[in-house]
Amino acid sequence: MRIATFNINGIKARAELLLDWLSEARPDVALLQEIKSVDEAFPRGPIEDLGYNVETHGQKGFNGVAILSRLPLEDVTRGLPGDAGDEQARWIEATVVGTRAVRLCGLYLPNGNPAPGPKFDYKLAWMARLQARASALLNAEEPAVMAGDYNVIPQAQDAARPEAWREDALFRPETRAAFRRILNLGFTEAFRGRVQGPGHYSFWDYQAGAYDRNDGIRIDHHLLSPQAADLLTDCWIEAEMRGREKPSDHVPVWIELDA
DNA sequence: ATGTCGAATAGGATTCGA
Repeated sequence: MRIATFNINGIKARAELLLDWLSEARPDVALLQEIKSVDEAFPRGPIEDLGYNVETHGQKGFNGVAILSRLPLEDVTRGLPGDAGDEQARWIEATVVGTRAVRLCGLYLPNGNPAPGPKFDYKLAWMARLQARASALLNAEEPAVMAGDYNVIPQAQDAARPEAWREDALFRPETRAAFRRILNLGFTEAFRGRVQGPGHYSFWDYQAGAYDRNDGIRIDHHLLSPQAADLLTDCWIEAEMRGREKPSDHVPVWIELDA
């Protein structure tokens, strides 16, 4: 089972790119972030025509997540537990059954800038709720994948110019500590389970020719429960997608599970 | 702040968020 996470930065602006990519790359599951669309406006028809089941959790203008799957999706839930008053669409879950059942969680973690400030407080509070959900998933002792745009640069080696991000909400010590608290529960960050060393990025800013200079950061991740980590056979970043016409500022990051 | 982009509002340029 090949699962890709992809922040598409607007489904209206990126529908053609998404359809081309689905046709060519044929992920079994695609977890999308920043669809920036209400559910009713999501182009589910053309995606279904390519053989995908579609589940969305959108809102007007910003945020929004979706799961596309060639296999049926079961037990779909929307919204990260822990704050009934949180109206931002950043979390969706579903179970997909291949040779094994896998619980899939698609997430768009808050950016948190400027930091410090209320947006950074929201980011850290959201990460605390994520930790609680992660802990509950561990207790189930089943394969679970939490994948998406984490807006977290885990280590200095995950940025081309780490010093430029030192004060940023994506790299501040509080952010990285909150990320490690989730890993320390027993989750495996799939890419670092497979690839070592610097120079691997999943996001390049549109400004200042960041992609041409390879001035990137690695912020799109798959976190695996122990039972999912047992099934991990590969993980890679589809960096070439950043060089296409009218690209997203993020690229797909893939895992392959023996499931 | 920026060698930028997408969406909303409004019916073009401005604002927000990233």
